Amino acid sequence: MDNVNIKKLAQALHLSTSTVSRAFRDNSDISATTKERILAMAKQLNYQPNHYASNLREQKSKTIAVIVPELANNYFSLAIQGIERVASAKGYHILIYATNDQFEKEVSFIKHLHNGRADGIIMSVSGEANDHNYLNELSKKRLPLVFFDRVYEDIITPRVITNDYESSFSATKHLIQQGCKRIAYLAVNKTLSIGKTRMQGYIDALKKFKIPFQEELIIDCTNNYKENIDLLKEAFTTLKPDGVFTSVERLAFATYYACYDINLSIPKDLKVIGFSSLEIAPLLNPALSTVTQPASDLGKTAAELLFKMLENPNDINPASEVVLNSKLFQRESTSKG
Amino acid sequence: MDNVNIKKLAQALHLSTSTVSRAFRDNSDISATTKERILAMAKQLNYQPNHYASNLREQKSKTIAVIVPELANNYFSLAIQGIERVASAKGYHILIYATNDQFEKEVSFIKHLHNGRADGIIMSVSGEANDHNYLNELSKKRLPLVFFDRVYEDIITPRVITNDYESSFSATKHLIQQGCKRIAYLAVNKTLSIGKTRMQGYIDALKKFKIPFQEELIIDCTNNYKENIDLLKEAFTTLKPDGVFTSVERLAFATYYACYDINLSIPKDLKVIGFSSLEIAPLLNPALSTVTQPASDLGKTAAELLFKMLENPNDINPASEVVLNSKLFQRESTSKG
DNA sequence: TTGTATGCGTTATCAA
DNA sequence: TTGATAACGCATACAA
Repeated sequence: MDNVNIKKLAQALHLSTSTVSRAFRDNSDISATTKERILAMAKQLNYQPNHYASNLREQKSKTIAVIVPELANNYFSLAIQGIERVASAKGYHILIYATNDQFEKEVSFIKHLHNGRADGIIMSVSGEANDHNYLNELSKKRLPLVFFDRVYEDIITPRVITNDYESSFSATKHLIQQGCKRIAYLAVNKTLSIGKTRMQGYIDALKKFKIPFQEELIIDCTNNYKENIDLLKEAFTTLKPDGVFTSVERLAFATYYACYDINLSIPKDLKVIGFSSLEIAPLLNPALSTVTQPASDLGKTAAELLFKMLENPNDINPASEVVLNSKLFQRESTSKG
Repeated sequence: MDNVNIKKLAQALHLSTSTVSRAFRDNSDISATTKERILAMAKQLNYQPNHYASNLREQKSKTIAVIVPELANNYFSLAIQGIERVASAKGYHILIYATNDQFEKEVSFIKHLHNGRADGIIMSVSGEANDHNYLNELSKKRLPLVFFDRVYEDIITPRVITNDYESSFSATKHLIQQGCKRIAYLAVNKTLSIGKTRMQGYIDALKKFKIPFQEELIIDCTNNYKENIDLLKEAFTTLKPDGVFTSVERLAFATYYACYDINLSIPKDLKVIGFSSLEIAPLLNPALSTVTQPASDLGKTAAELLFKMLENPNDINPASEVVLNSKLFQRESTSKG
C-alpha cells in the first residue's frame, strides 16, 4: 500500500505529525497559514485520517449499529431509512445486522458489538420467547441501546413504539362496525410483546362490543409464506370468519393469496385489515385497509434518542418511552356490502 | 470504563499479553491447556478483543461497505439482504450508505471509506451524469469495488448486472403481441447506463416489429411521486398510448395511480408492464406484469465477487461482468381484451 | 511453549 | 505556535 498517513504528510511538509494532526482538529492552536498548507497538501495527496487509529485513540467509533429481524421487509427498510438520515446528518456510520429471527444471532451480534466497534445500538428484538437477560449481564458496560417497535419489556432502556393497543382496538372496532361477527386474529408469535399488545386490543374491542371471544379464531402463523397460505386456506374454510385482522403485513398478503385460491371474495365474504406500512396498499385488489405505522419516523426518533444518550448520557431517563401514533386507513377490503 | 482488555486478562491469569493474544489466533503455538484457561477466563470476564486495535494492527477491517441510491426501496432491500447473508457467513460486517441519488454524497462516502474503515465496497451508482473519474483518481489505492445493477461503464471494476436489454426487448415484444401499437416508455433518467440499455431494448423491439419509434412516447419522469402522477395523467391524456413499459418499479405504481385518477382501465385502455421485484405484484389491481430481477441473487453474487477479490486479488479479471437473467411474468395488466 | 519488545496511525500532554 | 513523546489495544518477530 502506498497509503498516505499523517507521517508522510508531515514529511512532505517538513512538519511534525502533531502539527499535522492539529490541522484536522478544530479547537487546537495552530496558525492559520500552516493549517491551510496542511489541508492543501492533504487534499493533494488524498489523505484520509485512519479511522481505526483515531478511534483506538479516542475510544469511540462514530458508528451506530442497527439490528433488525429482517432486511427484505418494507417496514424495517423504512425504519432504517429514518435512522440513516439522522445518523448521516451527524456524520455517523451505520452497521446493519439482520437476525432473521434467530435469537442466537442477536445475542452474538450484541456481544460482539461491545468491542468498541459501535458507540450505540438501535434494535428491534427477535427473541421475546428466550431469556434475554444477557442484556442485563452486560450491566454497566452495556452500550447505549434503544429499542424500536419490538421491545423487551423487562430490559430497562429507552424505546420507541407505536400505539399498538389503541390501533388494534380501532381496527377491530372498524371490522365490527362494518358488520363482522366472526373476526379472526392472525398472530405471528403470541409470546412477542408486540403480539400480546396487539392481541389485547383485539380482545378488548370484541368485549366492548359484546362479541364473544373465541380462542379458535386466534390463528398462529409461521414465518413461512407458503405454509401460511395453506394454513389460512384451511382455517378460513373450517372456521368461516367474516373478518380478519392481521398483526403483521405479510399475513395480509397471505390472506389475499389464500382467498384468491379458495374463491373467497374480499370484502364480500371476508373483510381484511392489517398492520402495514405499504405505500401501495391502495393499489391492491381490493385496496387494503391498513393500520399504518410511521415506520420512517420510528427510525428517526429512535436515532435521535440514541444520539441524546450519546451526547448527554445522564440527561435521559433510561426508562423513557416514546409512543408514536399509527393511522387507520379504511379502504375497499373492509367496505360494506 | 471498566472495560476488560488483553492486559487485564493477562494479569488475571498471570500470563503475558502475547500468550493471551495467541489464544484467540488459530494458528499460533500455544498449549491446549493454557488456551483453555484463557478462553474460559475470557468468557467469564466477557472479554471482546478490541476491533479497532486489531484492525489497526492487521490493516484490515473485516467490513464491507454497501452504497445504494435509496434504502426504502424493495429492490435494494432485497439486494442488501443477499449481500448481508454472504457477508454474515464470512464473519464480515456491513456498513450501509444511502446516497439518495445525490452524487456528491457518493463521492464523499467513497473517499471517506478509503481510510481503512472498509476492506471493500459494493455499490449501485447514482451519478452517471456526472464526472465519476474520481474513482480512477484513487488509482492503485482504490479499495476493491464491485458494481451491481447501476454501473459506470467507463470504470473498470467487476460488476453484476441483469440482462436488461433482452428483458426490455421481451417486455416490449410482449406488449406488441398483446396488441399494443402506441407504447410509451417511462424513463427515470435517460442518461443512466441502465436507462439507456433498457431503452435500447424497447427501441429495437419496436423496430423489429415495424412499429414506428416516436420520441414523444419516451416520458422522462422525476424522483417525485406526486409529480410523476400528474405528469403521467397529462401524458396519457394527450398522447393516448395503449401500452406502457416502465423502466423502474415505482413508475408502474405511478401509472396505476394515474390511471385510477383519469379513469383509464388497465389493461383494456392501457396495458402495463414494468421492471419490478415486488413479490406481491400478483395482488395488485390488476395483477402487474413484471420483468422481475433476481435482486437478492444480484446482491449475493456481488458479495461473492467482492470476497473473491479480497481473498485472491490477482485471480479476478477486473473487467469481469456477471449477467443474471430477469424473468418476465405475464399477468392481468397486459392481458388481451 | 511462553515472554519481551515493537509498531500499526492517531491524538493528547508536556516542553520548547 | 510547534515538536517530541507516550499511549490507545492488539499481534508478531524474535529471544528465551
